[in-house]
Amino acid sequence: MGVETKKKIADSIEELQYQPNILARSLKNKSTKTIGVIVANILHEFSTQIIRAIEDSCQELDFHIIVCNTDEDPEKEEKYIKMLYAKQIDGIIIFPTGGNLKLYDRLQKSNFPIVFMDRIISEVKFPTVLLDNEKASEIAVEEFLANNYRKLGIITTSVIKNITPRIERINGFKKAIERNNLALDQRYIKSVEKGSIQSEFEKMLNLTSPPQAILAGNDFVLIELLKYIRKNCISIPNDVALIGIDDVSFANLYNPPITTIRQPTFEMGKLAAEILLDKINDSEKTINNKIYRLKPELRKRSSC
Amino acid sequence: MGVETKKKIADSIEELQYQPNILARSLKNKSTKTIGVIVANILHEFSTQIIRAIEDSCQELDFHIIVCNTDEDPEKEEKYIKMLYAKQIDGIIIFPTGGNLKLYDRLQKSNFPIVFMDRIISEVKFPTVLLDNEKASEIAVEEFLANNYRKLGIITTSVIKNITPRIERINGFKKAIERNNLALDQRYIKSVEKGSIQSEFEKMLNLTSPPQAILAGNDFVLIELLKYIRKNCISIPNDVALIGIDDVSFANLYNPPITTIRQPTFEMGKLAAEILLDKINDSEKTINNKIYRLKPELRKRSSC
DNA sequence: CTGAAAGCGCTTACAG
DNA sequence: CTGAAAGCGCTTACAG
Repeated sequence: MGVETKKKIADSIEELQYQPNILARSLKNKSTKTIGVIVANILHEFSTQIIRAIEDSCQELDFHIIVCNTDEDPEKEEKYIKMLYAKQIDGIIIFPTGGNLKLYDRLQKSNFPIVFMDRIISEVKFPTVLLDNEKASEIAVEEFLANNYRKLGIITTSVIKNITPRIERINGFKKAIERNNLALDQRYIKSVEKGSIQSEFEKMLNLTSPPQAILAGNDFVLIELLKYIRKNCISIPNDVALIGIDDVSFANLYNPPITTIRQPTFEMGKLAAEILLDKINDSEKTINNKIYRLKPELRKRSSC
Repeated sequence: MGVETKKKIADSIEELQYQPNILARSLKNKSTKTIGVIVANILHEFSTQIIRAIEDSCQELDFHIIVCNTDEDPEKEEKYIKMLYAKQIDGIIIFPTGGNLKLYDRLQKSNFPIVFMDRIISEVKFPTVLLDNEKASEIAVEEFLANNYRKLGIITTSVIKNITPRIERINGFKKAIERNNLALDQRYIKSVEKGSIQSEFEKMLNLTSPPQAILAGNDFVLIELLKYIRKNCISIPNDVALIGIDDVSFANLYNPPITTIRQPTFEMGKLAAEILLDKINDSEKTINNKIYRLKPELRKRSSC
C-alpha cells in the first residue's frame, strides 16, 4: 500500500469510528484475551486484594478478567466453570470449593490453563498459590513466646470442609507448640462455626487456667474476638494477648494496635496471573504443577 | 424428533462432553451476555460491595461481569471502555472519572447501554445511581445537634476533580448548618489531599475555638482521623465527636463504636444492574436518564 | 418437519 | 504484492 492509501484508511477509521469486532477475531484466533477469576466471595478483603493484583497484571497485556463468586457452593462453582469455558475464556484462577473433583479432573485432562489459589485439592494437580500457613502459625507462636506468653490458644473457623488454610494453621500451631516443648492443651484449640466463635472464646477465658494469648485464624475470627472483647471490657494484651492472621485494615488504628501476620496478597495475585498467562501464551509448555507457598510477614504492633 | 433420537443426542452430548461455543453464538446473536464494571479501585469497600450486588443480579440471568480499575485515570478509562466495546459486551456500569466527555458523548449517541454510578457528569445524560449525599450530611448535622454539639466541622478528600459525592456532601453540610441557624465557620470545613487530612484535623483542633464534632466525608477520611486520634490519645466523643459517612466494617468493634452513615451499597448495585439489564433486553426502550438518589441510613453508635 | 445454506466479522492461507 | 475465498462455530431463514 502507498502512503496515501494508508492515510485514507486511517482517516476512514477515524471518521466512521471503526472499531474492530474482537469477538469475531477471538472466534478465529481461539483466544479471547479474557480470564476468569472465581473466588468464594469478593467481599473478603483477601480476595479483593488478590483480584486487584491479577487485574493489574492482566491489564498490562490487554487481558480482561471476569469475576465470579461461589459463596463456597460447588454447584455455583460448576456452573461458572462450565459457562466460562463455553465462553472460550483463556484460563481460570480459582479459589476451589473442593466440591467438583470430576470437573477439575476433566479440565486437567483437557490441558485447560488453571491456577488454584489459597487451597490445595490433593486429588488433582494444578499449580497452586497459597500462604505458607504452617509458617504463619509458627511465627505467631514464636512472637507470643518472645513476649513471655506460655499458655497459647488458637481459634479458626470450621475445619469440616477441609479448607486448606484452616487445617494447616492448626497443624502449624500444634507443631510449633511441640517444637518449643510447651504442653498441647486441646481446650485451647478450637475450629468452630462462625456463629460460635464468641461463645467458644468465652469458654476458653472461663477455664480455671485460661490461655494467655490467642491466635485468631483469620480476619473474621479476629473481628468476632474483638467484638466480644469490647462488650466485656477485656484489656489487650493484659487480660489476653492477640495476634491475627490477615493484616486487617483497622489493625493500625485499633487501640491498642493489633499485631498481625500479613499474607502477601498482591504477590500472590501477581504470581498466579504470571503462571496462568505463561501457560496461556505457550500451551505446549510442560505444566509446572508446583505448590507455591508464599511467606507470611509479621506486623508487630501492641496487642501481644 | 422422536423421543429416542432426542435421547441419543443427549447421550452423545454427555459422552463427548460437548460444550457449545458461546463465542460463536454471541457473534451471531449480537449479545455476549457480559457487562463491564469500571470502578476507580476495587480495593475500596464501597466499590466491592456494589460489584458484589451487580454480580449477584447478573448471575441470575447468566450474565458475567468484567471488572476494571481506572485509578481515576481518564486514559485507563478510555482504553477500557473502547476495548470492552470492541469485545461486544452488552453494557457498562461505570464510576466515571469525568475525563472523557467526548467518548461518553459518542457512547450516548450510539445508544450503548450505560449506567453511571456514584458520580454525575452533567455534560452527558445517562441513568445515574448515587447516594443522596446532601441528605447524608444533613442527617449527620442533625444527629450532632440532637446530641448538643453546636460547633460542627467536616473534612473530605480533595474537591478539585469535581467528584460529585465530595461536593454534594460539603454543600449538604453547609445547607444544614444554615437551615439550623448555626454560624458557618469556614475554618471548620476542609477538602484536602489524602496526605494532609491529619494535619488539617490537627489545625482545626488547635484553633482557639475548635469544633466539637467532625463529620468524616468518607471511610478514608475517618481512618485518617482515627489514626491521629489514637496517636494523640484524644477521647471520643469527649474531646471531639465523630460521625463517618460509609459504614466501615470496624465501626462496631472500635472503642467507642463509631456512629456512621451507611450508603445502601447493595441496593445501589442492584438498581444499577436492573436499569442496565432492562436496557439491554429492550434496546428500543426509551431510555430513562434519571438520577437515582438512594437514601443514606444513620447507624447510631457511641462516637457522638 | 428436515436439512442445507447463508451469514455474524474477523484472520489467514492461497491463487493470481 | 493484492484480493478473493475459506473457515472459526454458531443461528436462523428458507427451500424441499
